Amino acid sequence: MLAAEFINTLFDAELPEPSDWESSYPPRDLLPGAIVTRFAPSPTGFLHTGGVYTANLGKNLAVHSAGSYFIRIEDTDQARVVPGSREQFARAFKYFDIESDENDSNSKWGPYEQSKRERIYHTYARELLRRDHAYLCFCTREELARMTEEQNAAKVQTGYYGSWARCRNLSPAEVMSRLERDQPYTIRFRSPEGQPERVEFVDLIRGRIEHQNNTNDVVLLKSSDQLLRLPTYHFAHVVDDTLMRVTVVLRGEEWISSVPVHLQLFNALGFKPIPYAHIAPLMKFDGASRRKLSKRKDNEADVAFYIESGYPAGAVLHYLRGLANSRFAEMTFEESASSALSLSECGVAGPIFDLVKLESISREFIAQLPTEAALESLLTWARDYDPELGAILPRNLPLARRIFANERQPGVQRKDLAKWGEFRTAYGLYFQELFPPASDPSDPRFAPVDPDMVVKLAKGFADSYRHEEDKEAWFEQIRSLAAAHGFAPTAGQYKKNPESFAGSISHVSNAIRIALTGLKQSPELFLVAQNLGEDEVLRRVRALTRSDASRSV
RNA sequence: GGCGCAUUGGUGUAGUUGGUUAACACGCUGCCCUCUCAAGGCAGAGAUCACGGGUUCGAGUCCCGUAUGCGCUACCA
Repeated sequence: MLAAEFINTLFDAELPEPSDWESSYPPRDLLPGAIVTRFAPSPTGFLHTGGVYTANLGKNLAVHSAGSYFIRIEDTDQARVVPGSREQFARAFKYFDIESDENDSNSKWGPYEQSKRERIYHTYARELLRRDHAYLCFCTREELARMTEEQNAAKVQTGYYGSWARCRNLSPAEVMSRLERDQPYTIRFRSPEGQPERVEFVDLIRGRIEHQNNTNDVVLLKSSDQLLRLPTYHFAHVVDDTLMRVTVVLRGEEWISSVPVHLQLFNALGFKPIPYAHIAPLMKFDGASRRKLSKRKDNEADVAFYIESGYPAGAVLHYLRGLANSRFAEMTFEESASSALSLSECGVAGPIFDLVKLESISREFIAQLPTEAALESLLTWARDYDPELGAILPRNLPLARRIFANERQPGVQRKDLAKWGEFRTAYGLYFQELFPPASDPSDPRFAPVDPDMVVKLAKGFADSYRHEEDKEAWFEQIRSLAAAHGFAPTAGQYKKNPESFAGSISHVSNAIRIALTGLKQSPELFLVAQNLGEDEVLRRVRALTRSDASRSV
C-alpha cells in the first residue's frame, strides 16, 4: 500500500477533501418523494431520438414529483467531442421542451459539464488510493490489447482481474521507480475480494435482476499523460450522481451489466446506492430483424430530422411517451402531456420506432391545433427551415390564417399535414408564388377532357360565376355548368348511364380544380374558392380563356 | 465464449394474486359517403401468445430447457 504522503504528491496540494465537496453539495430542499433526475448525453455529434425519449421521461418524473430535472454533459472522452454538438443540443432541448431546470448560474450543484468537474473526481480518486481501494496501473494500451487477445485465445474471460491484473500488487518501490521514469499511469479500482459470486438488485422498471458480480479492476481515472485527467463513465456516474443528489438514475438498458461495478464503487466510496431505472432502447425494423435505432443508418435517429422536417414537438413527444408506456398512447394530447408517468408501467422490450405511426399521430396533432397556434408554429418553422416560404407567408398572413381557419370549421376536418414541410405541397396552391398555373387548355393534366371543352367550361364558369358563401349553392354552379355541356350533374347519374353523357360531373369539377389549383387532388373546391377570394378565382379560370397565344404547342 | 435483458396478429402495446370466444391503436382490404384526395361511417382479413417440456382441474400468465434478437464483456458512453 502506498504511503499517504506519497499519494498526496500525485495530486494538487490544494485539492479539497471529500467532506468539503459533500458540504458544498447538500441534498436539495425538496419534499419527501421528490425525484431528482438527470439526462446525461455525450456531445459526440447529434442528439439521438432515444435521448429525447429518455429525457422526456426523466423530466416527467421530476415535474410530477415536484423534484428537479437537469442535463449534465458527459464529455469525459475529449477525443470524441464533436464541435458544434452543443449548439445542436441546445436547439433540440428547446424544441422538445427538455431544457435543464438547473445550470451553472442558477444552481449550486454544478458545474454541469464533466470536463469542468475534474477536481471533484481527483478528490475521490485520491481518497480511494488512500484507502487502498484503488491503485496505479502502468499498463499501456498496447499491452492491454495484447492481453485481451491472449484471453480470447485461451477462452477465458477478458478483463483486468486476478493474475491478469499485473499492476494490482506492484510494490511501492516499483511504483515510485516507474513514476521517476515518467511512465504514464491510470488509476484503477481495486475490486473487492471475497465478494459473493452473484449480486441481486432491484430495478425500478424491471424489478429484481440477478447478475454475476464484478471482478474487473475498471479504470477510474484516465491516463496521466492527458491534458485533462478525466474519469471513466463508471467513476463519474457514481461521484456525480451522488454529489448532485440524484434520486433516480434513468439510463439505457445497456448499463445493466455495469451495475455490479457501480454498486461496488458506491460501497468503496461510502456512498448510498441510487435506485436505477433501465429503459429499453428504441428499435428499428430492418428487413426481417430488429435492431437498435442507429445514428449512422437511420436519419430518424437524429432529432434534427424532426425539427427540420417540421414535425411538431408535441406530436413526437406524445408518440415517444406512448412507446414507453402504452397507457399514454390512448390519451388525448393534453392528457398525455400532463399525466404522470409510472416507471413500473414502462415496457421492458425495446419498442420499434415506426415513422408511419408517428406521421399518423402528427397529422392528428396538427389537425387539432387551433388556427393561431398552427399559424405560429408554421411561421417559426418556415423562418428557420424554408426561407422562401418564410418570406411568402408574412406577406400573405390573412390568407394563411384563412386557410387554417377554413380547414378547422365544424364539420370540416382535414389531416393533410404530418409536418410543416408538407405545407408547400398541400397548400402552396393558394399562394401566387407557389401556384403551379395551368393556363394551357391542352395541358395533359386536363385529360381526358379535350382542350376545346376545357376552354368552354372555363368560359362558362367564369361568365356566370357567383362567389356564393353557401357550399351547396356554390357547387350548384358546377352542376349546372356540367349539365349545360352534356355532362352528368351527379356522379350517381353518370354511373347508371355513362353512355348518355359527355362525361361525369367529376370531369367538369376536375377541370375547374386544375384551373384553380394546378393540382389533380385538392381540398373541396368550395373551400378553395373561399380561400382564394372571388377575384383570384376569376383570374385563374380566365387564364384558360385567353387568346391562342397562351397555348403552347 | 461468459453474463444480462427480451420474445403476444404486419407494427406498437394491454392482458401485473393462472379461470369463459386474447383487447386497443396504427397499418392493410372492401363497402358507404362523395366534385378529386383526404377525413368520416360501416364491415373484414390477420395471433396455434418464439419453440419444447413440466406444475395444475385449468397457463399468454408459474418453473426448466432450447432458439432467436438486443446489450455488456474499452483509458466509449
